[in-house]
Amino acid sequence: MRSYGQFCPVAKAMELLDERWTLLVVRELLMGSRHFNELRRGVPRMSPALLSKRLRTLMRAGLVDRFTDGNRVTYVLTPAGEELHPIVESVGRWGTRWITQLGDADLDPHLLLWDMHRNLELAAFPDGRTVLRFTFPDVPPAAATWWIVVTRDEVDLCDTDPGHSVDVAVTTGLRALTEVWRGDRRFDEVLRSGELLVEGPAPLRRALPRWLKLSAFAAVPRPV
Amino acid sequence: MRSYGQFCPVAKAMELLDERWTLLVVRELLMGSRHFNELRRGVPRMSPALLSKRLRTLMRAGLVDRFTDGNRVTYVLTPAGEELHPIVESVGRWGTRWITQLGDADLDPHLLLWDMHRNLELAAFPDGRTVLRFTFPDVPPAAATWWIVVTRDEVDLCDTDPGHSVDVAVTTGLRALTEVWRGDRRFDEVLRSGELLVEGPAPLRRALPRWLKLSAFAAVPRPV
DNA sequence: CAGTATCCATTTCGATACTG
DNA sequence: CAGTATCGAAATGGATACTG
Repeated sequence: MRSYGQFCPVAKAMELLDERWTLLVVRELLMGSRHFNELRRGVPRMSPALLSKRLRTLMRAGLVDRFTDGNRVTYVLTPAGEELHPIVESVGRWGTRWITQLGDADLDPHLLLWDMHRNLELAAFPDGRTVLRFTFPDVPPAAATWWIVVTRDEVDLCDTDPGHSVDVAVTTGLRALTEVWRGDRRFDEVLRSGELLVEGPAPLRRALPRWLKLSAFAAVPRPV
Repeated sequence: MRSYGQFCPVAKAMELLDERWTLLVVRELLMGSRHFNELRRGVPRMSPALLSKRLRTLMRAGLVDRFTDGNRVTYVLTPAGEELHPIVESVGRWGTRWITQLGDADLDPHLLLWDMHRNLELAAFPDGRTVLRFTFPDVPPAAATWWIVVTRDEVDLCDTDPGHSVDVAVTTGLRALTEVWRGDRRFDEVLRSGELLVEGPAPLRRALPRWLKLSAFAAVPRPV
Protein backbone atom coordinates (compact mmCIF):
# COMPACT_ATOMS: atom_id res chain seq x y z
CA MET A 1 0.00 0.00 0.00
CA ARG A 2 2.42 2.61 -1.19
CA SER A 3 1.20 6.12 -0.61
CA TYR A 4 0.51 8.57 -3.40
CA GLY A 5 1.56 11.48 -1.22
CA GLN A 6 -1.73 13.25 -1.91
CA PHE A 7 -4.42 14.50 0.45
CA CYS A 8 -7.07 14.01 -2.24
CA PRO A 9 -9.70 11.54 -1.05
CA VAL A 10 -9.61 9.72 -4.37
CA ALA A 11 -5.88 9.11 -3.90
CA LYS A 12 -6.27 8.09 -0.26
CA ALA A 13 -9.03 5.65 -1.17
CA MET A 14 -7.11 4.18 -4.08
CA GLU A 15 -4.05 3.52 -1.95
CA LEU A 16 -6.18 0.82 -0.44
CA LEU A 17 -8.49 -0.13 -3.28
CA ASP A 18 -6.09 -0.36 -6.17
CA GLU A 19 -4.15 -3.23 -4.73
CA ARG A 20 -4.57 -6.23 -6.94
CA TRP A 21 -7.50 -8.53 -5.96
CA THR A 22 -8.76 -6.23 -3.21
CA LEU A 23 -11.96 -5.10 -4.88
CA LEU A 24 -12.74 -8.63 -6.02
CA VAL A 25 -12.52 -9.86 -2.45
CA VAL A 26 -14.82 -7.02 -1.45
CA ARG A 27 -17.18 -8.00 -4.25
CA GLU A 28 -17.34 -11.53 -2.86
CA LEU A 29 -18.02 -10.22 0.63
CA LEU A 30 -20.76 -7.98 -0.73
CA MET A 31 -22.22 -11.01 -2.47
CA GLY A 32 -22.50 -12.66 0.90
CA SER A 33 -19.44 -14.90 1.19
CA ARG A 34 -18.29 -15.04 4.77
CA HIS A 35 -15.74 -17.85 5.10
CA PHE A 36 -12.24 -18.27 3.83
CA ASN A 37 -12.82 -21.15 1.48
CA GLU A 38 -16.09 -19.64 0.34
CA LEU A 39 -14.20 -16.50 -0.64
CA ARG A 40 -11.60 -18.64 -2.40
CA ARG A 41 -14.22 -20.03 -4.72
CA GLY A 42 -15.07 -16.52 -5.82
CA VAL A 43 -11.42 -15.69 -6.54
CA PRO A 44 -10.10 -19.09 -7.61
CA ARG A 45 -6.87 -17.81 -9.16
CA MET A 46 -5.82 -16.05 -5.98
CA SER A 47 -3.43 -17.93 -3.76
CA PRO A 48 -4.61 -18.55 -0.19
CA ALA A 49 -1.59 -16.69 1.15
CA LEU A 50 -2.55 -13.62 -0.81
CA LEU A 51 -6.20 -13.84 0.15
CA SER A 52 -5.15 -14.05 3.76
CA LYS A 53 -2.95 -11.02 3.35
CA ARG A 54 -5.66 -8.98 1.68
CA LEU A 55 -8.16 -9.87 4.37
CA ARG A 56 -5.74 -8.65 7.01
CA THR A 57 -5.20 -5.42 5.11
CA LEU A 58 -8.95 -4.93 4.89
CA MET A 59 -9.25 -5.58 8.61
CA ARG A 60 -6.51 -3.10 9.46
CA ALA A 61 -8.25 -0.54 7.30
CA GLY A 62 -11.50 -1.14 9.15
CA LEU A 63 -13.50 -2.53 6.22
CA VAL A 64 -13.80 -6.07 7.49
CA ASP A 65 -14.35 -7.65 10.89
CA ARG A 66 -13.26 -11.17 11.72
CA PHE A 67 -15.12 -13.33 14.21
CA THR A 68 -14.24 -16.76 15.45
CA ASP A 69 -16.72 -19.23 16.84
CA GLY A 70 -14.80 -22.30 17.94
CA ASN A 71 -12.57 -22.83 14.95
CA ARG A 72 -15.12 -21.46 12.52
CA VAL A 73 -13.98 -18.09 11.19
CA THR A 74 -16.33 -15.50 9.75
CA TYR A 75 -15.48 -12.35 7.84
CA VAL A 76 -18.03 -9.57 7.77
CA LEU A 77 -17.97 -6.18 6.13
CA THR A 78 -18.11 -3.22 8.49
CA PRO A 79 -20.26 -0.21 7.60
CA ALA A 80 -17.19 1.25 5.86
CA GLY A 81 -16.90 -1.95 3.86
CA GLU A 82 -20.59 -2.09 3.03
CA GLU A 83 -20.31 1.41 1.64
CA LEU A 84 -18.02 0.11 -1.07
CA HIS A 85 -21.16 -1.17 -2.74
CA PRO A 86 -21.62 1.92 -4.93
CA ILE A 87 -18.01 1.64 -6.06
CA VAL A 88 -18.25 -2.03 -7.00
CA GLU A 89 -21.54 -1.28 -8.64
CA SER A 90 -20.24 1.58 -10.76
CA VAL A 91 -17.09 -0.35 -11.68
CA GLY A 92 -19.21 -3.31 -12.77
CA ARG A 93 -21.56 -1.16 -14.78
CA TRP A 94 -18.65 0.53 -16.49
CA GLY A 95 -16.92 -2.77 -17.19
CA THR A 96 -20.11 -4.17 -18.64
CA ARG A 97 -20.42 -1.29 -21.05
CA TRP A 98 -16.84 -0.77 -22.11
CA ILE A 99 -14.76 -3.91 -21.54
CA THR A 100 -16.59 -6.31 -23.79
CA GLN A 101 -13.72 -8.36 -25.13
CA LEU A 102 -13.37 -11.60 -23.23
CA GLY A 103 -10.22 -13.61 -23.80
CA ASP A 104 -10.36 -17.38 -23.64
CA ALA A 105 -8.45 -17.12 -20.37
CA ASP A 106 -11.35 -15.15 -18.87
CA LEU A 107 -13.71 -18.06 -19.32
CA ASP A 108 -14.00 -20.41 -16.37
CA PRO A 109 -16.67 -23.07 -16.10
CA HIS A 110 -16.34 -23.44 -12.34
CA LEU A 111 -16.76 -19.73 -11.73
CA LEU A 112 -19.63 -19.52 -14.20
CA LEU A 113 -21.55 -22.37 -12.58
CA TRP A 114 -20.68 -21.07 -9.12
CA ASP A 115 -22.24 -17.75 -10.04
CA MET A 116 -25.25 -19.30 -11.75
CA HIS A 117 -26.03 -21.80 -9.00
CA ARG A 118 -26.42 -19.05 -6.43
CA ASN A 119 -28.65 -16.99 -8.65
CA LEU A 120 -31.39 -19.43 -9.51
CA GLU A 121 -35.05 -18.43 -9.48
CA LEU A 122 -35.89 -20.99 -6.82
CA ALA A 123 -39.58 -20.17 -6.76
CA ALA A 124 -39.87 -21.29 -10.36
CA PHE A 125 -38.66 -24.84 -9.72
CA PRO A 126 -41.06 -27.74 -9.30
CA ASP A 127 -41.43 -29.43 -5.93
CA GLY A 128 -38.99 -32.15 -5.09
CA ARG A 129 -35.56 -32.44 -6.62
CA THR A 130 -34.45 -31.04 -9.94
CA VAL A 131 -31.11 -31.98 -11.46
CA LEU A 132 -29.49 -29.90 -14.16
CA ARG A 133 -26.43 -31.05 -16.02
CA PHE A 134 -24.17 -28.74 -17.96
CA THR A 135 -21.71 -30.08 -20.49
CA PHE A 136 -19.08 -27.96 -22.19
CA PRO A 137 -17.70 -29.93 -25.13
CA ASP A 138 -14.95 -27.34 -25.63
CA VAL A 139 -13.54 -27.66 -22.12
CA PRO A 140 -10.98 -30.26 -20.96
CA PRO A 141 -12.83 -33.33 -19.68
CA ALA A 142 -11.94 -32.78 -16.03
CA ALA A 143 -13.98 -29.57 -15.95
CA ALA A 144 -16.43 -30.25 -18.75
CA THR A 145 -19.43 -31.57 -16.85
CA TRP A 146 -21.28 -30.04 -13.91
CA TRP A 147 -24.44 -30.81 -12.02
CA ILE A 148 -26.70 -28.45 -10.15
CA VAL A 149 -29.04 -30.19 -7.74
CA VAL A 150 -31.96 -28.05 -6.61
CA THR A 151 -34.19 -29.05 -3.73
CA ARG A 152 -36.65 -27.09 -1.67
CA ASP A 153 -34.05 -25.83 0.75
CA GLU A 154 -30.72 -26.02 -0.96
CA VAL A 155 -28.79 -25.78 -4.18
CA ASP A 156 -25.68 -27.88 -4.70
CA LEU A 157 -23.07 -27.52 -7.36
CA CYS A 158 -21.16 -30.71 -8.18
CA ASP A 159 -18.28 -31.45 -10.50
CA THR A 160 -18.82 -35.19 -10.12
CA ASP A 161 -21.98 -37.08 -10.91
CA PRO A 162 -24.21 -36.85 -7.83
CA GLY A 163 -25.95 -40.03 -9.00
CA HIS A 164 -29.46 -38.65 -9.40
CA SER A 165 -31.18 -38.87 -12.73
CA VAL A 166 -30.81 -35.73 -14.81
CA ASP A 167 -33.93 -33.70 -15.56
CA VAL A 168 -32.47 -31.16 -17.93
CA ALA A 169 -29.19 -31.49 -19.78
CA VAL A 170 -27.54 -28.44 -21.30
CA THR A 171 -24.76 -28.74 -23.83
CA THR A 172 -23.13 -25.50 -24.82
CA GLY A 173 -19.94 -23.71 -25.67
CA LEU A 174 -18.42 -22.16 -22.58
CA ARG A 175 -18.21 -18.78 -24.22
CA ALA A 176 -21.81 -18.81 -25.36
CA LEU A 177 -23.18 -19.54 -21.90
CA THR A 178 -20.80 -17.02 -20.33
CA GLU A 179 -22.01 -14.35 -22.71
CA VAL A 180 -25.60 -15.16 -21.94
CA TRP A 181 -24.87 -14.91 -18.21
CA ARG A 182 -23.20 -11.54 -18.72
CA GLY A 183 -26.12 -10.28 -20.77
CA ASP A 184 -24.01 -9.86 -23.89
CA ARG A 185 -26.24 -12.27 -25.80
CA ARG A 186 -29.77 -13.51 -25.36
CA PHE A 187 -30.58 -17.04 -24.26
CA ASP A 188 -32.98 -17.67 -27.09
CA GLU A 189 -30.46 -16.42 -29.61
CA VAL A 190 -27.81 -18.99 -28.67
CA LEU A 191 -30.55 -21.60 -28.44
CA ARG A 192 -31.78 -20.91 -31.94
CA SER A 193 -28.28 -20.71 -33.35
CA GLY A 194 -27.60 -24.19 -32.02
CA GLU A 195 -24.73 -23.04 -29.81
CA LEU A 196 -26.75 -24.19 -26.84
CA LEU A 197 -28.65 -27.43 -26.74
CA VAL A 198 -31.24 -28.35 -24.13
CA GLU A 199 -32.45 -31.91 -23.58
CA GLY A 200 -35.20 -33.18 -21.33
CA PRO A 201 -39.00 -33.21 -21.09
CA ALA A 202 -40.52 -30.29 -22.95
CA PRO A 203 -42.08 -28.55 -19.92
CA LEU A 204 -38.75 -28.56 -18.11
CA ARG A 205 -36.87 -27.47 -21.22
CA ARG A 206 -39.22 -24.55 -21.56
CA ALA A 207 -38.87 -23.70 -17.87
CA LEU A 208 -35.07 -23.58 -17.98
CA PRO A 209 -34.69 -19.93 -19.05
CA ARG A 210 -36.95 -18.91 -16.17
CA TRP A 211 -34.83 -20.83 -13.68
CA LEU A 212 -31.58 -19.27 -14.75
CA LYS A 213 -31.18 -15.72 -13.62
CA LEU A 214 -28.51 -13.62 -15.21
CA SER A 215 -25.65 -11.63 -13.75
CA ALA A 216 -26.60 -8.55 -11.77
CA PHE A 217 -24.99 -6.50 -14.54
CA ALA A 218 -26.72 -8.23 -17.44
CA ALA A 219 -29.39 -5.54 -17.60
CA VAL A 220 -26.95 -2.64 -17.78
CA PRO A 221 -27.73 -0.74 -20.99
CA ARG A 222 -24.97 -1.01 -23.56
CA PRO A 223 -23.51 2.00 -25.39
CA VAL A 224 -25.41 2.93 -28.52
CA MET B 1 -2.26 -5.32 -16.77
CA ARG B 2 -2.25 -8.88 -15.58
CA SER B 3 -5.55 -10.60 -16.11
CA TYR B 4 -7.66 -11.95 -13.29
CA GLY B 5 -8.91 -14.76 -15.48
CA GLN B 6 -12.51 -13.83 -14.71
CA PHE B 7 -15.35 -12.89 -17.01
CA CYS B 8 -16.92 -10.75 -14.28
CA PRO B 9 -17.19 -7.14 -15.44
CA VAL B 10 -15.82 -5.90 -12.13
CA ALA B 11 -12.70 -8.00 -12.66
CA LYS B 12 -12.35 -6.95 -16.30
CA ALA B 13 -12.69 -3.29 -15.36
CA MET B 14 -10.24 -3.55 -12.49
CA GLU B 15 -7.59 -5.13 -14.69
CA LEU B 16 -7.34 -1.71 -16.18
CA LEU B 17 -8.32 0.55 -13.31
CA ASP B 18 -6.35 -0.94 -10.46
CA GLU B 19 -3.01 -0.14 -11.96
CA ARG B 20 -1.24 2.32 -9.75
CA TRP B 21 -1.84 5.99 -10.70
CA THR B 22 -4.37 5.19 -13.41
CA LEU B 23 -7.44 6.53 -11.69
CA LEU B 24 -5.59 9.65 -10.55
CA VAL B 25 -4.66 10.41 -14.14
CA VAL B 26 -8.30 9.91 -15.06
CA ARG B 27 -9.32 12.21 -12.24
CA GLU B 28 -7.04 14.92 -13.66
CA LEU B 29 -8.50 14.44 -17.12
CA LEU B 30 -12.01 14.66 -15.71
CA MET B 31 -10.97 17.87 -13.95
CA GLY B 32 -10.10 19.29 -17.35
CA SER B 33 -6.34 18.84 -17.69
CA ARG B 34 -5.46 18.17 -21.30
CA HIS B 35 -1.72 18.49 -21.70
CA PHE B 36 1.16 16.40 -20.52
CA ASN B 37 2.75 18.91 -18.18
CA GLU B 38 -0.65 20.01 -16.96
CA LEU B 39 -1.38 16.43 -15.98
CA ARG B 40 2.00 16.21 -14.28
CA ARG B 41 1.07 19.02 -11.92
CA GLY B 42 -1.91 17.00 -10.75
CA VAL B 43 0.21 13.90 -10.11
CA PRO B 44 3.50 15.48 -9.10
CA ARG B 45 5.01 12.33 -7.59
CA MET B 46 4.52 10.36 -10.77
CA SER B 47 7.51 10.11 -13.06
CA PRO B 48 7.01 11.40 -16.60
CA ALA B 49 7.91 7.98 -17.97
CA LEU B 50 5.16 6.36 -15.98
CA LEU B 51 2.62 9.04 -16.88
CA SER B 52 3.47 8.51 -20.52
CA LYS B 53 3.03 4.77 -20.12
CA ARG B 54 -0.33 5.11 -18.39
CA LEU B 55 -1.59 7.48 -21.05
CA ARG B 56 -0.69 4.96 -23.71
CA THR B 57 -2.46 2.21 -21.80
CA LEU B 58 -5.53 4.41 -21.52
CA MET B 59 -5.38 5.12 -25.22
CA ARG B 60 -5.08 1.45 -26.11
CA ALA B 61 -8.07 0.75 -23.89
CA GLY B 62 -10.05 3.42 -25.69
CA LEU B 63 -10.52 5.77 -22.74
CA VAL B 64 -8.33 8.57 -24.03
CA ASP B 65 -7.73 10.11 -27.42
CA ARG B 66 -4.56 11.95 -28.33
CA PHE B 67 -4.51 14.82 -30.78
CA THR B 68 -1.54 16.75 -32.06
CA ASP B 69 -1.67 20.25 -33.44
CA GLY B 70 1.81 21.16 -34.59
CA ASN B 71 3.84 20.01 -31.63
CA ARG B 72 1.08 20.76 -29.17
CA VAL B 73 -0.36 17.50 -27.83
CA THR B 74 -3.81 17.20 -26.31
CA TYR B 75 -5.31 14.30 -24.40
CA VAL B 76 -9.06 14.01 -24.25
CA LEU B 77 -11.31 11.48 -22.60
CA THR B 78 -13.46 9.44 -24.94
CA PRO B 79 -17.08 8.70 -23.98
CA ALA B 80 -15.80 5.52 -22.29
CA GLY B 81 -13.37 7.66 -20.31
CA GLU B 82 -15.97 10.26 -19.42
CA GLU B 83 -18.12 7.51 -18.01
CA LEU B 84 -15.50 6.88 -15.36
CA HIS B 85 -16.90 9.94 -13.63
CA PRO B 86 -19.29 7.98 -11.41
CA ILE B 87 -16.44 5.72 -10.34
CA VAL B 88 -14.11 8.56 -9.43
CA GLU B 89 -17.02 10.25 -7.72
CA SER B 90 -17.95 7.25 -5.60
CA VAL B 91 -14.33 6.51 -4.75
CA GLY B 92 -13.85 10.11 -3.65
CA ARG B 93 -16.99 10.12 -1.58
CA TRP B 94 -16.00 6.89 0.08
CA GLY B 95 -12.47 8.13 0.76
CA THR B 96 -13.82 11.32 2.23
CA ARG B 97 -15.97 9.41 4.66
CA TRP B 98 -13.68 6.57 5.66
CA ILE B 99 -10.03 7.47 5.04
CA THR B 100 -9.69 10.47 7.26
CA GLN B 101 -6.16 10.00 8.56
CA LEU B 102 -3.75 12.16 6.64
CA GLY B 103 -0.06 11.50 7.13
CA ASP B 104 2.40 14.37 6.93
CA ALA B 105 3.57 12.89 3.64
CA ASP B 106 0.08 13.42 2.21
CA LEU B 107 0.33 17.17 2.66
CA ASP B 108 1.65 19.10 -0.28
CA PRO B 109 1.49 22.87 -0.56
CA HIS B 110 1.91 22.93 -4.31
CA LEU B 111 -0.93 20.49 -4.87
CA LEU B 112 -3.13 22.29 -2.37
CA LEU B 113 -2.65 25.69 -3.97
CA TRP B 114 -2.95 24.16 -7.42
CA ASP B 115 -6.34 22.78 -6.46
CA MET B 116 -7.45 25.96 -4.71
CA HIS B 117 -6.39 28.32 -7.46
CA ARG B 118 -8.58 26.58 -10.00
CA ASN B 119 -11.57 26.59 -7.71
CA LEU B 120 -11.92 30.24 -6.86
CA GLU B 121 -15.28 31.98 -6.82
CA LEU B 122 -14.23 34.42 -9.49
CA ALA B 123 -17.48 36.35 -9.48
CA ALA B 124 -16.88 37.36 -5.87
CA PHE B 125 -13.59 39.13 -6.58
CA PRO B 126 -13.39 42.91 -6.99
CA ASP B 127 -12.58 44.39 -10.39
CA GLY B 128 -8.94 44.73 -11.29
CA ARG B 129 -6.21 42.62 -9.81
CA THR B 130 -6.28 40.85 -6.49
CA VAL B 131 -3.16 39.26 -5.05
CA LEU B 132 -3.32 36.62 -2.34
CA ARG B 133 -0.25 35.40 -0.55
CA PHE B 134 -0.14 32.14 1.37
CA THR B 135 2.63 31.45 3.86
CA PHE B 136 3.16 28.10 5.53
CA PRO B 137 5.56 28.58 8.44
CA ASP B 138 5.84 24.81 8.90
CA VAL B 139 7.01 24.10 5.37
CA PRO B 140 10.64 24.28 4.14
CA PRO B 141 11.34 27.80 2.85
CA ALA B 142 11.55 26.81 -0.81
CA ALA B 143 7.87 25.83 -0.81
CA ALA B 144 6.58 28.00 2.02
CA THR B 145 5.24 31.02 0.14
CA TRP B 146 2.80 31.15 -2.74
CA TRP B 147 0.96 33.85 -4.59
CA ILE B 148 -2.34 33.68 -6.38
CA VAL B 149 -2.93 36.54 -8.79
CA VAL B 150 -6.54 36.97 -9.83
CA THR B 151 -7.56 39.23 -12.70
CA ARG B 152 -10.74 39.44 -14.69
CA ASP B 153 -9.72 36.77 -17.14
CA GLU B 154 -7.09 34.65 -15.48
CA VAL B 155 -5.79 33.16 -12.30
CA ASP B 156 -2.07 32.59 -11.84
CA LEU B 157 -0.36 30.54 -9.22
CA CYS B 158 3.22 31.58 -8.46
CA ASP B 159 5.88 30.17 -6.21
CA THR B 160 8.02 33.27 -6.61
CA ASP B 161 7.00 36.82 -5.80
CA PRO B 162 5.16 38.16 -8.85
CA GLY B 163 6.04 41.67 -7.66
CA HIS B 164 2.54 43.03 -7.19
CA SER B 165 1.48 44.36 -3.83
CA VAL B 166 -0.31 41.81 -1.73
CA ASP B 167 -3.98 42.42 -0.91
CA VAL B 168 -4.60 39.56 1.48
CA ALA B 169 -1.90 37.58 3.25
CA VAL B 170 -2.75 34.22 4.78
CA THR B 171 -0.46 32.52 7.26
CA THR B 172 -1.43 29.02 8.25
CA GLY B 173 -0.28 25.54 9.06
CA LEU B 174 -0.29 23.39 5.96
CA ARG B 175 -2.39 20.73 7.65
CA ALA B 176 -4.99 23.21 8.86
CA LEU B 177 -5.57 24.69 5.39
CA THR B 178 -5.57 21.22 3.82
CA GLU B 179 -8.23 20.07 6.25
CA VAL B 180 -10.33 23.11 5.52
CA TRP B 181 -10.02 22.45 1.79
CA ARG B 182 -11.08 18.84 2.30
CA GLY B 183 -14.04 19.88 4.41
CA ASP B 184 -12.72 18.13 7.50
CA ARG B 185 -12.69 21.41 9.42
CA ARG B 186 -14.43 24.72 9.05
CA PHE B 187 -12.66 27.87 7.91
CA ASP B 188 -13.95 29.94 10.78
CA GLU B 189 -12.87 27.33 13.27
CA VAL B 190 -9.20 27.42 12.25
CA LEU B 191 -9.48 31.19 12.03
CA ARG B 192 -10.76 31.51 15.58
CA SER B 193 -8.29 28.99 16.93
CA GLY B 194 -5.47 31.10 15.53
CA GLU B 195 -4.20 28.30 13.29
CA LEU B 196 -4.94 30.51 10.34
CA LEU B 197 -4.15 34.19 10.24
CA VAL B 198 -5.49 36.64 7.67
CA GLU B 199 -3.96 40.08 7.10
CA GLY B 200 -5.16 42.88 4.88
CA PRO B 201 -7.93 45.48 4.71
CA ALA B 202 -11.02 44.37 6.65
CA PRO B 203 -13.39 44.15 3.64
CA LEU B 204 -10.97 41.92 1.77
CA ARG B 205 -10.25 39.83 4.85
CA ARG B 206 -13.96 39.26 5.26
CA ALA B 207 -14.36 38.42 1.58
CA LEU B 208 -11.64 35.76 1.62
CA PRO B 209 -13.82 32.82 2.72
CA ARG B 210 -16.22 33.58 -0.09
CA TRP B 211 -13.41 33.60 -2.64
CA LEU B 212 -12.06 30.24 -1.61
CA LYS B 213 -14.20 27.35 -2.70
CA LEU B 214 -13.63 24.00 -1.13
CA SER B 215 -12.90 20.60 -2.63
CA ALA B 216 -15.72 18.99 -4.57
CA PHE B 217 -15.88 16.38 -1.81
CA ALA B 218 -15.94 18.80 1.11
CA ALA B 219 -19.71 18.65 1.34
CA VAL B 220 -19.90 14.87 1.50
CA PRO B 221 -21.70 13.97 4.73
CA ARG B 222 -19.45 12.27 7.26
CA PRO B 223 -20.38 9.06 9.09
CA VAL B 224 -22.36 9.67 12.25
C1' DC C 1 -11.74 -25.61 7.77
C1' DA C 2 -8.53 -21.88 7.78
C1' DG C 3 -4.97 -20.73 6.90
C1' DT C 4 1.17 -20.58 6.86
C1' DA C 5 5.59 -21.21 4.86
C1' DT C 6 8.81 -20.78 1.42
C1' DC C 7 10.94 -19.28 -2.62
C1' DC C 8 12.18 -16.98 -6.51
C1' DA C 9 10.86 -15.15 -11.26
C1' DT C 10 8.88 -11.22 -12.72
C1' DT C 11 7.32 -6.88 -12.54
C1' DT C 12 7.13 -2.43 -11.26
C1' DC C 13 8.36 1.85 -10.66
C1' DG C 14 11.02 5.74 -8.68
C1' DA C 15 15.02 8.63 -9.61
C1' DT C 16 17.63 10.98 -12.65
C1' DA C 17 19.17 12.59 -16.74
C1' DC C 18 18.54 13.61 -21.29
C1' DT C 19 16.31 14.95 -26.22
C1' DG C 20 13.84 16.70 -30.55
C1' DC D 1 6.46 21.42 -24.56
C1' DA D 2 6.29 16.52 -24.57
C1' DG D 3 8.16 13.27 -23.78
C1' DT D 4 12.59 8.98 -23.82
C1' DA D 5 16.36 6.48 -21.81
C1' DT D 6 18.39 3.95 -18.40
C1' DC D 7 19.01 1.49 -14.24
C1' DG D 8 18.73 -0.71 -10.13
C1' DA D 9 16.07 -1.42 -5.67
C1' DA D 10 11.99 -3.12 -3.97
C1' DA D 11 7.95 -5.60 -3.89
C1' DT D 12 4.70 -8.33 -5.66
C1' DG D 13 2.63 -12.26 -5.95
C1' DG D 14 2.20 -17.02 -8.23
C1' DA D 15 3.18 -21.86 -7.36
C1' DT D 16 3.46 -25.36 -4.33
C1' DA D 17 3.51 -27.70 -0.26
C1' DC D 18 2.39 -28.03 4.32
C1' DT D 19 -0.15 -27.56 9.25
C1' DG D 20 -3.11 -27.26 13.64
